[in-house]
Amino acid sequence: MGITERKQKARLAMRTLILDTAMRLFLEEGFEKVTVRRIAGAIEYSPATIYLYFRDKNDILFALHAEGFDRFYRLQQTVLQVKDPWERLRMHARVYISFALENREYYDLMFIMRGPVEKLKAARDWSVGIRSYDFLKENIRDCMAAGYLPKTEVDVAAFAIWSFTHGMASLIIRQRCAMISPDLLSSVVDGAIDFMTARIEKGKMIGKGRRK
Amino acid sequence: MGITERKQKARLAMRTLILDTAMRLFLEEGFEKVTVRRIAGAIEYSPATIYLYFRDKNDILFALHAEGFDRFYRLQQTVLQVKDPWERLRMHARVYISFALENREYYDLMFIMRGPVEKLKAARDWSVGIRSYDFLKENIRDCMAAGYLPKTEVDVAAFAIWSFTHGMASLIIRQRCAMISPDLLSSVVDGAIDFMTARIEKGKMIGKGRRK
DNA sequence: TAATTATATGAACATCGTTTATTTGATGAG
DNA sequence: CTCATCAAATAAACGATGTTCATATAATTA
Repeated sequence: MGITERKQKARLAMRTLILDTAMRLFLEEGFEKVTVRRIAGAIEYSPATIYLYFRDKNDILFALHAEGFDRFYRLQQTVLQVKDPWERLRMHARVYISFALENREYYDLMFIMRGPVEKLKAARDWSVGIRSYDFLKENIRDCMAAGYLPKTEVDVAAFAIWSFTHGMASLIIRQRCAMISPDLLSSVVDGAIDFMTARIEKGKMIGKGRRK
Repeated sequence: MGITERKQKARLAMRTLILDTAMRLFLEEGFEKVTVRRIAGAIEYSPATIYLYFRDKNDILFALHAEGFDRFYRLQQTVLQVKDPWERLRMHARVYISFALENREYYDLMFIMRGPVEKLKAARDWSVGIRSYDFLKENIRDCMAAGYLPKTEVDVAAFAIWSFTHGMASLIIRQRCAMISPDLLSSVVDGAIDFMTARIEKGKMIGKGRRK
């Protein structure tokens, strides 16, 4: 059936056109510019048309949310270049923070905003997120195997480490760091990562010369 | 001047009436019920009246924000009962999390929401928040003095620890913990606190019997 | 060519935060 | 006591928002 196939293609093209436009508004003009009417205006369609392709606005936000996780995952994979598990975990934290700070709108959408997530029940909708989380857990397992971390429950350690990095990112993005002077902020963040990783590392006082 | 004094009192009474009502809507019916019109309706005034007492909606949110910090600070002080600095710091983390999870709307307002904070520049508007932060720093200093933590920069350590607890709280409140089964969540949180504090503690492998 | 179906839209609805012109009610002066 | 003055309260409106629905247009099928 060539005809229904073409229609499906057109339908999908329209969906991605809407998404790309929404994304562009998001990145270029920031948060509040993403309104159904503005998206429609940018592609020169009526606002009502949007609703032929997305159930509601959160449906659009969720699609961007998924796209964000995809970008995040790809960036995250670059830490695989680092062979030593411990250094890789440290790199992991730094990459996480820099993604968050250089893609604030995305990060907000993915990890902070209420909208995209609230009408979503199925676990499979989280698959892109869980993939990244599993990657972190794998890294932690490697650290445990190599003796950098004690062999505790991986889920607990992963949640703890994730919470730490997410905490920094979200405090900065949502501007709760007034007590830290802006020009010191990035060095405090680096310092915090160093502090945490140095503190977390297993049995560093014993010193069998494990580190290079 | 008895007359202007009475007027000032009436004015303040109206302000607190509005705030209390906004607060009640917040706590009883959750987030989205706090609208200027609904607040006005609840106290049986016109919406326009609200604007005689608050510049805009964020002005109201900010007042609640401040009230939240006050509650938070008072709860936080209870950790002073714990004499040992290290145990006090651990208690600090647990108290932080339980405040966040038992007062989600408040916590959201204080540490996550964009609204209350965005039109606020003056440092003194943060004073209630900074007071709590200073309290944490004091605790960390005590831990360093007692040898539980290395003597690094207090600001860095405080930011790191705060980020960790805030990270957990905000991930849970904004529902980003789909990968952790809900009935395990609280034990994972406890586990994460244990993991972090156990890992963070200075020189625990040397064991000079410092701990009781 | 006529009937059917998918696509697009204009206009409307309800709601939001906010502003302005107007009315109400209390206070002070003559 | 009456009238002018001033602050408090409001009704009505403005410009937004997300969303829906009846209608019109274009494409496909019979």
